[in-house]
Amino acid sequence: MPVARPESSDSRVIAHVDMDCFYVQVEQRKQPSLRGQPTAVVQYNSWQGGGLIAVSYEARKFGVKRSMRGDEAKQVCPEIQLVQVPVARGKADLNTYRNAGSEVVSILARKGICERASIDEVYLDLTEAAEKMLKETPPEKLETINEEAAKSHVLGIDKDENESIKNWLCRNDADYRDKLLACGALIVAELRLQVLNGTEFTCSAGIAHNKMLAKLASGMNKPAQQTVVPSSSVMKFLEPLPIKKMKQLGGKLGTSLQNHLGVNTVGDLLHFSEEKLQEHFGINTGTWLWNTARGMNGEEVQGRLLPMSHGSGKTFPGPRALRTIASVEKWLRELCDELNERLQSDLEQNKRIARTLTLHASAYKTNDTDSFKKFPSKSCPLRYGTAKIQEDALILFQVGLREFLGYYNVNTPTKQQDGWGVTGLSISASKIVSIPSGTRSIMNYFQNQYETCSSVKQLSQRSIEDAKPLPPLGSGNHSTLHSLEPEVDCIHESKGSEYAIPTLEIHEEDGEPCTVEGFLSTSCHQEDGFSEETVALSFSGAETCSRLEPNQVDPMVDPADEETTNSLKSKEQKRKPSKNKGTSILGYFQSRDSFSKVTRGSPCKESEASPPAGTSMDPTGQNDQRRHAGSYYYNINEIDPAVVNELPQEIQDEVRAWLRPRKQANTTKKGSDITSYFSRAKDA
DNA sequence: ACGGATTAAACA
DNA sequence: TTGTTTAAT
Repeated sequence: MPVARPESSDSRVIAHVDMDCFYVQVEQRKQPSLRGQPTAVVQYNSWQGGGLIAVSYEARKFGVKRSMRGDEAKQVCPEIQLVQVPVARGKADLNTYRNAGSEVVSILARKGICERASIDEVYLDLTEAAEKMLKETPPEKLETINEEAAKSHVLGIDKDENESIKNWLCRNDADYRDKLLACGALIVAELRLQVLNGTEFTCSAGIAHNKMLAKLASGMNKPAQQTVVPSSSVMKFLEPLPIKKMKQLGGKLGTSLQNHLGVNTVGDLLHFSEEKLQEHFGINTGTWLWNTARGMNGEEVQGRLLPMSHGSGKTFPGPRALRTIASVEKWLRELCDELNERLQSDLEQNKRIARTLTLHASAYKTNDTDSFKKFPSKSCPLRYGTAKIQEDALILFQVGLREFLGYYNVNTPTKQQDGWGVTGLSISASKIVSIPSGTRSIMNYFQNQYETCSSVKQLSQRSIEDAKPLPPLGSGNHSTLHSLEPEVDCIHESKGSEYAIPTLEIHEEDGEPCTVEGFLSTSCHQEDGFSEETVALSFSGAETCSRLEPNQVDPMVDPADEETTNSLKSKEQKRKPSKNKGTSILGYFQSRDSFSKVTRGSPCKESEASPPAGTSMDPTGQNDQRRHAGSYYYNINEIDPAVVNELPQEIQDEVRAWLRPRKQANTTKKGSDITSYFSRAKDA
């Protein structure tokens, strides 16, 4: 898996920032009385007190560990405060943590290149900022050093020695690379303070010349501290380290290193030649291992502030396994509903759309020989709108199920459980692309809607042909059956051919409910006439959608109506911490406690409705996913202006800007982007 | 077949 | 490309 990258003889300044017991901190911010107490976040209180997923440092002193059950935790630490993960749609809902993570990212992204590595971790490439600082305001001429930076740990430097850290940071005769790291340390200290001020969260960080070392360092002194790894101390630092602690070696690869080569520490690994390692682990992994042992790692910090996929899943362990299609369908609906909500906000906030829908499941088979088969994952193009996602997800499941059970299951309609049970379900949306230029993406977007409808069907169609129809799998006759009907092919075979924008018509069904942008339904007229299919897009308002949906599944077992997706973003617009006094983390808390309640200063709109982390328009740091789009051409004159009104609001704006005569181009960045897109598309 | 829910990335 | 596998938090 690990792949060696050509590494630049490294003078980069890389930081890894890791939030301290993040979920706990999120809960403590929400409920400040928990601060300073042994606390853990737990999900699913039902069985043995639920499973811990985050543990405060106070609780760790008692030996409480992640992956303990709530009950165990109580035993070793009776005082422990257990906070439950929010539940929505019958499952854990991690959105509050995701959003909190975005708050952090949006602060950290202010300096350098920022990569959101997980919900609570970030990599930063601060090389440029460090170089600049070194040139303009080198630490050696600073008279005061950031207090927090002065508290850094520097590997190889004795912390107890007087002023030694300060001295190291400001050393005049230091190695150039060390000076850069020193600047990095100052910058990171500053950023960590900004994070604290902006979010009330503490974090720890590692500063080094590459990602691997930075990551190792960030974990060395927690919580709320930072650690620098000068090049000169890398070897001594790495040598005694158990390989299993290294990223990527925590699993099977690390184990096989131990078992086959007797390698237990990084130092042990040094004794093997690159060739030898390549023999054992392949060319790429071999080289990667060889480099890793020497503290070398060329991986770059990806400029990516937003996740590349969204998923929603749930496990149904043991006795809770799902044994009927009806129950699978019910849960699938919940999962799809959540996924839809997240796709929705990604569209609104970041102007991104996902193009692939994937279903994963795990299941067992009873009374069958090969009961250890894996449930295959299936995917298809993603169509927006809850109902469509639900419909497609169910089809994907059914396709997977019949493959799982083995075809030729011309099964006698014993429609109940024939010895299978589903122990896990998850759906995810991937291949997310941003909508930079309205136009082209919109075309893709609509096109997607057609392609999809036939292509999912093709998938299930194929499996039907291959495998003689299953009896109406599960519950009765609805969507599924419909979707299996022969359908007209609406795909324009298009590679490079000329395109006209599909006509959009509105079904002005009675007034749209609140947030709904309008329900718009697209009809696609094939030139040959015969095929016409209507595709409905809904950008919000799941309920509306289901009502209007032409071939909508009518809720069969539908108990799922209990909870109207209120989901009104509970904006408990929490206080924004006062501008703090102390220049250190400790100082922050000290000053903070004294007047914590008083200063409910200006509402910070940041967390309100504003885009979280990687704010849409500026994908500066982001991987440029823009130019991937296939080649479609279209004529601006064919766009009926009236149609624009029916597009989702955020797309409307872009289209308008795009449609407008380009006289005053280049006013805004956005405008120029779009126009340039247009002209490019036009000449093409 | 209890460490759940997510994410990412490399490989076949 | 899709689907599978590994790994991490």
